[in-house]
Amino acid sequence: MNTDQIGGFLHEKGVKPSFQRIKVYEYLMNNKEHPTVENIYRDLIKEIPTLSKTTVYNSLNTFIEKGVVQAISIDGNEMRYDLYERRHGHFKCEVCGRIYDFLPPKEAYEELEALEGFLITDRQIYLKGVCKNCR
Amino acid sequence: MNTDQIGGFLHEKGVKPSFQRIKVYEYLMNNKEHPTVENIYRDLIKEIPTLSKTTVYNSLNTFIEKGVVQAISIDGNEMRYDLYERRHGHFKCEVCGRIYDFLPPKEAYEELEALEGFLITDRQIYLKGVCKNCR
DNA sequence: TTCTTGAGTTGTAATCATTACAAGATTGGC
DNA sequence: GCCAATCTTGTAATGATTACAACTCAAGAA
Repeated sequence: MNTDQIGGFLHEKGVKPSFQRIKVYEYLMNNKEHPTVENIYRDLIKEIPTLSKTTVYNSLNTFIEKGVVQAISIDGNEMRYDLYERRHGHFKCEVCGRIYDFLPPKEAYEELEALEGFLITDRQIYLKGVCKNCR
Repeated sequence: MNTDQIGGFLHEKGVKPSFQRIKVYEYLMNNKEHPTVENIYRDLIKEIPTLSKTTVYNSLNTFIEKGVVQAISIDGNEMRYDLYERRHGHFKCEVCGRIYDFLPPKEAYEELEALEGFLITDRQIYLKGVCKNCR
């Protein structure tokens, strides 16, 4: 997706595609390592010297509201962000700190659909442990 | 469980059962609504006027290390705490803010056991939405 | 019993992510 | 081109959590 396509996509999703928002979204597209606000800010400010960290927060919160981005609160520290994709879980390695995506088996998610009388809008599956590289 | 029994249990788990720790653990036994540190502190200080909030943090972190308590980071705000029980998920109502326990179907968890080459030490399933009462 | 030592507790100060707020900039519709 | 609504920006405030150092306590040795 190029800039225009991202703009179109955001527009479709009900997000006014400002320059900053497009850049933040693009950043998430190109950086799948679950960046923090700090990560996003430090990198984007090279391109957009006037960027404010508040704008990064605002953009991300707008995205989350409109369902195009998901927030990952796998530990109690900073939030991490990821493009929204249905049905994918996160694994955090307690040694290197890296967060991996994984695709939980279909059954795991389907079983979570049914919760008597509750309306479910978001599902997160978090695993912690030690990753392949760190063992 | 009475005080002595809690003490014995903690000792078994490798936690030296101080007076404060026993009280914090007992609090979690009696308050299953996923209290915050603030909740615990505000209530326990009535019984233990010298209690420090740092002690609550210290106790909880010790418990977590020894695997007798789990931390719930379902949103980006404060941590919430719960006695450790294998295989139970948490649902947060976005309207009333309450956090419910639920028992995910056995399959959901069993499927999560297998993650090629990774050592898994903790699993959390978080759902969000609107609860029965708030719909 | 008294001493000693290590662990636990306490209070304050620091840290750090996030939000609040108000002023300035920008954009889209008329 | 103009206006109102919306975005962006920077700073200040908030609030959860940790760092740290002094103090207390419990248990074992002499």
